[in-house]
Amino acid sequence: MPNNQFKRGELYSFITGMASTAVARRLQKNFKQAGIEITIEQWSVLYHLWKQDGLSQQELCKQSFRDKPSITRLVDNLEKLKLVKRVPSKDDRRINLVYLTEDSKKLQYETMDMANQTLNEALDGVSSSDIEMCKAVLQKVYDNLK
Amino acid sequence: MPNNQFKRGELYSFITGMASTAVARRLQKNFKQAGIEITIEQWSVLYHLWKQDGLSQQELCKQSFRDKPSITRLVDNLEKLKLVKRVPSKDDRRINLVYLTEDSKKLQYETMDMANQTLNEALDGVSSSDIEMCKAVLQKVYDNLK
DNA sequence: TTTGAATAGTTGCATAACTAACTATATGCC
DNA sequence: GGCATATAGTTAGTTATGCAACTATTCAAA
Repeated sequence: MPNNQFKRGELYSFITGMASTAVARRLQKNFKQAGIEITIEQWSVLYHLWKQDGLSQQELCKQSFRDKPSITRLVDNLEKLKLVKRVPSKDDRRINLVYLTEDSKKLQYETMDMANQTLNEALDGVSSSDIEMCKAVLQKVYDNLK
Repeated sequence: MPNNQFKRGELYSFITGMASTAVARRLQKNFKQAGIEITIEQWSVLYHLWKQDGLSQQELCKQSFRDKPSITRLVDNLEKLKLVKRVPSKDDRRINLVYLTEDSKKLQYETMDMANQTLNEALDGVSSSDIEMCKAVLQKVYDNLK
């Protein structure tokens, strides 16, 4: 039995990612209390656009670890909310470039503050070296299954 | 700035739990390849029943970190698949006790093997002390937000 | 003993996920 | 040029999640 064998009783919470789910739920709740009517999933798409505006849907798939239909619908819903705009690429007509609107640019600082605050709350009492180690393990897990 | 402040570029993957999502997806794929037609979420409910049969829906909520409507519907679907059976409690008529069927008892060893194998694959190259530390961090995060 | 609060579970509505199958455009080889 | 293949994105169907509102049963205090 390899020394990294998981004990059965610990399987479930690892698989469901209860911790990250809890963070996402809390952040969602904080958004709602502040009157910000977007979902965490929509926010996570905006997050990548704040880093770099005008990404293609395909690039959003990669960066947000989602498949194409998921991004199609998230962008659909963000477009309905007038938070992004699809612009067909001139170089390649298959490609939609997704751009922020003025409304969504305004959302950035308020929601990023809230997200940082929520994460700090979540990580209260956890040392930064433990956080680093934890992130490294999660990345390794992700890479192992790629 | 507290020493456990998250850097912005790392927010997203933590919040979405990409690692645990990847494990769940892989296990789902393995089930499918083996001709086992249940979802990971359904499996996770069975998992708790294998540990202790005859739990109430409320107890399933707590153990699987889900809310009541989610458990109601998972049990609905498991019942359609004839993998569990609701039995009203004699002591308290509000309570449904959820019992495994012969079919789902048979699923246990095959799927647990698959789950352990998938986790070992996911954790390849990660030391057991790192796994312990990682689990401790995730538990702490969960508790911080409770 | 009755009334009000708490608990167990269900239902409806909106959003999101995965798979598979589809359209449209681009690329590359003959 | 023309056809096969790859790539970008959409659509359809099923399942799952979160929230809010609901019913039914139990419990506890006036």
